[in-house]
Amino acid sequence: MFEFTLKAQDGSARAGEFLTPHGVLSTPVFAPVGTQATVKSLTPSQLMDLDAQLVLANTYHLFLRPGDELIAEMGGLHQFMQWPHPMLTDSGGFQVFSLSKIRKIDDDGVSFKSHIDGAMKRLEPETSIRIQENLGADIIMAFDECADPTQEAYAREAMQRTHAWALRCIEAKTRPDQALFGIVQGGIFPHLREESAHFISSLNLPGNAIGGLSVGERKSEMYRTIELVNAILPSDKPRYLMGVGTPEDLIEGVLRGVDIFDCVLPTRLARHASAMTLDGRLNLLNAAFSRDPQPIDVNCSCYTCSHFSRAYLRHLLNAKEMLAATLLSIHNLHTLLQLARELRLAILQGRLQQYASSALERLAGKPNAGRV
RNA sequence: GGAUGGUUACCCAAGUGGCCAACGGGGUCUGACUGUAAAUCAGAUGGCAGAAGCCUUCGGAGGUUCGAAUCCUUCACCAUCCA
Repeated sequence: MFEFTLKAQDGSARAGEFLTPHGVLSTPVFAPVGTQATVKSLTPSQLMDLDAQLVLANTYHLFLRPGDELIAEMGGLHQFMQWPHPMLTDSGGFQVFSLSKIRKIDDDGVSFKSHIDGAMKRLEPETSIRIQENLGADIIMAFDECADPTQEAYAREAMQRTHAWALRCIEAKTRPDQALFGIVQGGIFPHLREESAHFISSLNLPGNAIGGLSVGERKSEMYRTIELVNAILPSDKPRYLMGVGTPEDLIEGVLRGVDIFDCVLPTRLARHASAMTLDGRLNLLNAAFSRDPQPIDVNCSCYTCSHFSRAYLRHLLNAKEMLAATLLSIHNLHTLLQLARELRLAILQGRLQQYASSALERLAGKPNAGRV
């Protein structure tokens, strides 16, 4: 169980296979995010049509509602949401960052004021593991503290707590059919990241993650940090870059040895009218598309692009029809899933540098390009 | 034919002498979004500049006033009621 096999390497990049109780992950892999036990606007069958391999769900949100015990009673997360393939649960560590206004941290854990009803809720390493065991994902995450990456004193403190909590997570874990991944923190500070990468590596967990990135730091700092951390993390274990999500970041991450990614970006952008392409983003609400008969991307083979015009999608968005979110989510996820597959193929065929540099060149200077 | 109420920017609508280029919605336009408090959020929306500023507006015309979307006269149109 949880065997990681490297099939090929190209520079620092790797193509691998990670065996889990619910199937094999072919890496590099991108995981759509389904925070509340659903990838917003999509059915599991639509996700399967997209060949999504891994879906992420969230400890904090499911703990609050409907409750991890209820999900356990209903047969676990896979059964509950009818996703038969591998799943990963985040520990709630990201909510320490994203809900920073309504929480209080101490060395033992974090107290949250529920964003749903205001009730005080407590998350500690042991609680997070207990909840994740009730949920039953294949990969579970250590409870960490995701901090503002640019303040050194705080980054150090958060890193130290993350390390202490990782040990407690290991201690608390009981289920053998779940792989616990540790999380490297340390902000944008090389010495902290090095220290953290060494510590997390020493725990000898079945996989390791890089957290605390793409939360406001510069791109160059993020790439440098990935590089530095991956030079230390063991190469025979999967490396998971948490919360990363643009096409260029996927490419840059893979080039630096990342195997697993997840991000809300494709599905969130979809609901906000943005289409992701390998030539930049399109805001489909722009008036310029009102009579545009073309698909989002003529080179895209997704269901949305093979059936619908930009004009139709713009109409759906404009009319606030639910189908807009679905069709754009299908397209955006397809873009990232397909990119991950192409990166894997390029690694297997030993032509990653060439593939990556031409793709990055296409994207250069237009991370959010409005028009194509 | 008479009475009353009404006519404000793309639409609805507030404003009843100076703080009004004019509240607030809607619509429209533009932007943002990276381990989801996000089908969300932000800005713009008379014209020209687009910092300051200048010009043209509140059904039409005329008037009162230092000053009018706001007061008066008149015309047009709309609504309701009475003949």
